[in-house]
Amino acid sequence: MGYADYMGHKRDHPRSTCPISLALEVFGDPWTLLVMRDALYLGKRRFGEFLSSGEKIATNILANRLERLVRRGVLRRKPAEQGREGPIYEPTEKGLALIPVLMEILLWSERYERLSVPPPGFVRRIRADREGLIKLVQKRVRSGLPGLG
Amino acid sequence: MGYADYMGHKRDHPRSTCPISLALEVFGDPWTLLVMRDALYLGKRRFGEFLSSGEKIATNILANRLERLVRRGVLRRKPAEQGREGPIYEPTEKGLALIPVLMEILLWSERYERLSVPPPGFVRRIRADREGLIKLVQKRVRSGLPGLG
DNA sequence: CTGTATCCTTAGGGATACTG
DNA sequence: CAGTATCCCTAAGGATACAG
Repeated sequence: MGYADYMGHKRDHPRSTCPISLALEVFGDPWTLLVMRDALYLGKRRFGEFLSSGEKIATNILANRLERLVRRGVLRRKPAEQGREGPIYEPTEKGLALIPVLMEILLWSERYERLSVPPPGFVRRIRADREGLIKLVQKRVRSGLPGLG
Repeated sequence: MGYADYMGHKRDHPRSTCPISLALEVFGDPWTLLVMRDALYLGKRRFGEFLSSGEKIATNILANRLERLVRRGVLRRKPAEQGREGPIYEPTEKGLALIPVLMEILLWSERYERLSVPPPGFVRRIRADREGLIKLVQKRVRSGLPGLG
């Protein structure tokens, strides 16, 4: 431990009840969404897999982020079983629901940030998800962008 | 100054060329997207307006984020003219393109984070944007989610 | 292989005072 | 009003060693 529940320093309660602010207290840091990228788009599930990403996250940071994501209900930790190597981390429904967020970030970055070169397997995986994503977006459009009622 | 160009510590170059990672080096912190929320959804333009948000950002942090957002082409700074009070910060096209990102974050948070209560004027402004947003999303769906070709 | 633990450094950040 | 400048402190993070 040693980390606060919320991300801004010196607080143990949310800064405000604004939904954007609340979301940032879950993933408003340089690492959390990279872990979710690995989980959602690269199919990673195990500690060592997350650790091996190109951005070279440190073990203590990774452990902290995994623990927080589990505590916040974004990932679910399944303990090791006999015959299997170790525990795995897999997205919950709340975690899967971050796919559209990552998608919009991806589109923004591809369009406006030079240097953008997705990691191996990334674009392929996203293409595979495309149909599901389009359906999800269409459904959201049909229902008039829920959540704003 | 005193802040590095990129957000993870001790680096002056991107961690990787992954679009998600690159985007996080622009807004992968607890404050930047709040500034953009204020600019895009609450119509704030001036230093004092950003300063007065419910989350109580400090002046040095705000100055740093505004400077970085300008440097990264997300905001544009227009100097004070005679007759007007002071400089204003307004979104560039790149900045406006963050609206869908914030929208997805909002939908995720409203759905999965308890406590979610948007600040005054927020929902109203988003409702006003709804038509434009739906059009934008529909267009994106029609063209098959560009950026992944 | 999956983490803890530890050491160390620094950037991030809160508070406040101050300046053009 | 729009920031700088300072002080001070802590959490975040990098590196490495080590334990079950």
